[in-house]
Amino acid sequence: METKIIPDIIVGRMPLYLRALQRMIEEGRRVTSSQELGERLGISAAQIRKDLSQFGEFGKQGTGYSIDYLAGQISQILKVDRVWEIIVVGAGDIGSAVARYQGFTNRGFRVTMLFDNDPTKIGQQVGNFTVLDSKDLEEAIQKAGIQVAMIATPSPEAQAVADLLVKAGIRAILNYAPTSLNVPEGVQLQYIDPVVHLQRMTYYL
Amino acid sequence: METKIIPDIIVGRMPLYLRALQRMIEEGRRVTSSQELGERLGISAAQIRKDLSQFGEFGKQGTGYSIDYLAGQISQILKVDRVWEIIVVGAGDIGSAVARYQGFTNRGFRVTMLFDNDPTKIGQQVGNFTVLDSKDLEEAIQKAGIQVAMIATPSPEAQAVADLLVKAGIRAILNYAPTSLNVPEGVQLQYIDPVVHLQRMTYYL
DNA sequence: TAGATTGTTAATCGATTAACAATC
DNA sequence: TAGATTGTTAATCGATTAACAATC
Repeated sequence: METKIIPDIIVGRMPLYLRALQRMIEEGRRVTSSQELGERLGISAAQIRKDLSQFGEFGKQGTGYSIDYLAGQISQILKVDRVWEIIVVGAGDIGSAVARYQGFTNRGFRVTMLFDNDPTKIGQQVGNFTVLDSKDLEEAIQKAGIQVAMIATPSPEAQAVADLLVKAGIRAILNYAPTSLNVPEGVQLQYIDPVVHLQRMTYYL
Repeated sequence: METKIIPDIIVGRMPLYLRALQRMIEEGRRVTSSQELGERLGISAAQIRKDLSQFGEFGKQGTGYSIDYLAGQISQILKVDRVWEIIVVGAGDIGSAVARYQGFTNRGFRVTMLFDNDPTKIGQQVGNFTVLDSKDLEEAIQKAGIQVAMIATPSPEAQAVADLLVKAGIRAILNYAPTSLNVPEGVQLQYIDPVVHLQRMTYYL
């Protein structure tokens, strides 16, 4: 029953707060302040307090935030207090690396299947995965009730794959293909294209 | 001699415009409009015109933009009308995938060296690269005059690697380790962390 | 010419920051 | 209590949108 609408730009910062807090937990820390978090992240303390206050009152005047507690609260807010199963489409270099990536553990995600449409790849072993045939994508998604997918195909195929994923019931797509996609309202879409980041930096060199 | 300061948020959209234009070139298109670009990218036409007008007048009333010409202009603006050599630090799954990635070609970048500090990896072949010893990082960067680097090490090592890179003269870092880094003023820093994108989406599920 | 689309201005909208009372 | 830090309000700042004259 989402009543208050939180600006997307704030939602987008919450994972950064969570990541910093989890780092602090690893370091054995117990409490932090908006100021310290801000320094680590390069964000103003006022903004962090304002962002967090959108979701509740998590701190104590005079002492700051319990790291464990705040991390737990943000995990709930972002719905990563559970494990989302992900499928990966495209078993090339990127798809294979993503499928093997250890960094999803404990952050709310687990890759469960890896697909490709290349007959020479289907059946091959990639880490713990046997590459599955893309033609079985829809059935597999529906059978397992998967909601999150990553696209790691060549650009020209990405839109068709996205269409298929949406049709199969996928509700969130992370696209590694360097191309813009169109998905229906209500389907979440995010992009990872290293060149976009690199070009943004070379402007300043 | 940069005189007018362009908001960073606008600089950040320019690579997206360039990517869409290069896609149109592949499709054999010759001209486009702010409206068409906007539809592809999910950005308003007014914003695209406003963004582009920060850098010059690239269009023609009544007809729109020559795709070739505009792509060329944006390439110059972003300084990707040349090829930047990149080094990759960390030859695990991500670093290896990034080093082999074909998508840098024609977009202004080329990976030239791949480093690791793990003796079992040093000397191994990864695609066209022989994994080099991280202890030679500084010398190699300076000798080749490299300015752009990617970090693909485990999180705990990332800050130390960043410090070393900066010391060696690197001016732009793309960090794949899921941790915030601190670099001196004037050194460009961007992040890629798939989990941040995924968590931003699960909020809405 | 008529239609289309730019570049730009002014208006609107939204995000960030500064400041401080509340309170641990 | 004194010091520290939150959550929140009001002020500032910046980004987006709407509208349109200019002009191809």
